[in-house]
Amino acid sequence: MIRLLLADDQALVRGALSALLGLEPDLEVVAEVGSGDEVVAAVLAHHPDVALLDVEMPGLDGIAAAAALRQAAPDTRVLIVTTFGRPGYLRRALQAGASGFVVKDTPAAQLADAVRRVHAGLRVVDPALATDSLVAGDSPLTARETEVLQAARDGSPVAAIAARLFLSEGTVRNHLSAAIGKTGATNRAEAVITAEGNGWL
Amino acid sequence: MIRLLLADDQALVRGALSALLGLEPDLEVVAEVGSGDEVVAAVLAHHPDVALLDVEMPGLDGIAAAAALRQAAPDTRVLIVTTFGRPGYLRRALQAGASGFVVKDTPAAQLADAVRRVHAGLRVVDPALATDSLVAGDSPLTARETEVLQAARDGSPVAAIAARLFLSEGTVRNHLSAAIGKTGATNRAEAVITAEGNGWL
DNA sequence: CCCCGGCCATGACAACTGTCATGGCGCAGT
DNA sequence: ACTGCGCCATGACAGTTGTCATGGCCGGGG
Repeated sequence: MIRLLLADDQALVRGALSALLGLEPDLEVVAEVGSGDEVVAAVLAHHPDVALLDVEMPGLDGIAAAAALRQAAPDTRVLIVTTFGRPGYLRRALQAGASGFVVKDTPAAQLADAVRRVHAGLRVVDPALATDSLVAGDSPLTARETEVLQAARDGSPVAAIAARLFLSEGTVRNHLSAAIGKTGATNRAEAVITAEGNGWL
Repeated sequence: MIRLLLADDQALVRGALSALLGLEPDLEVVAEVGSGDEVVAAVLAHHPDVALLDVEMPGLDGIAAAAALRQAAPDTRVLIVTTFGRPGYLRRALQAGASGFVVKDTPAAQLADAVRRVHAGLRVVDPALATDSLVAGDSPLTARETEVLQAARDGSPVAAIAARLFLSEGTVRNHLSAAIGKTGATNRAEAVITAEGNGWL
């Protein structure tokens, strides 16, 4: 019997995945949580063999939760299940100690298998996504550039970003300019979009 | 036996929902499709009683598919199941003839009930979302303004938008300015974000 | 009929944005 | 010690954006 924990902020999806996996005779969902913050506590309480974590969650995201689990419960293996197959997500997930990475448009029949493989100590990675991750490469953005781009996501003008980050407006413009150049964009908005698409934010 | 059709582009979610609903003794999933374009054909082929449609799908979105179903198979009731509880989505879904509207963070246990209610001819609408929809009101944007804002989503400069829409740059700026004013934004990017959040695009 | 509102356009102005050159500070690697 | 690089800052310039006034064209409602 493989014991599972599910973490996904969408209750309906969480419940549905639970139903799906519950159909398998050798799988058993022992805990469900709706935010990344609850993951560690739930794992310590229920000792699942495998934790299925969504990336997009309130509080700690799935990748951060995976990293926290590596510390708190190294025996629990992590399978990331996410909507977006962004190259940067995969890379960061693996660095955080995840054993598998599955996108939500893989066929439902394959999920149970992925869980079993992860439980058996194997790595599970969508091959198409892995190659994407290779070609896209690691984020070229420095820490500050990333931070400034994040602050620019909501369309704030330079002045607001500068105030929020306690920087001068000129510095913000420089970082943005660098980010625009590195992302191949011509534009702040474009830079945000491509950085997000690559999982760099 | 209530016969169901599921439409969701994420195969894993689709399969999981199928498993969840399949647990109910009085429900039966008779068809699953992964895009809005396939909905009408699948409904005509399998005659489900209720169609569960996701809004975000390639091809026809769930709302457009609901409208198409009203024409092609008026006996099949539509329950929209979506990630985003955007006021405009709800309004447009109801106008398109949907009988119910459920957000993906409602508890899994309630979905089957929602299906039964819809099948019984009742309307199912999240009350919190309904009030949101009332306060947010209908889109204040004119057709052109909407179109221009859509074209601005990817961060294109005015010149590119003008070229794509065969308008003069000045006109595009005027429409954008109007949209910015109506959305309460100070900014093109902000205007895009709030318009999207309200389901106006 | 006349007026209002949506739509298109032009032109002008102020504000914001993106780029570049330049310089200082600190930290790592050679 | 020197070099390279990230980070912060300033100032200047050209290009883009947002606003406003103005005007023409059309269709619907009073």
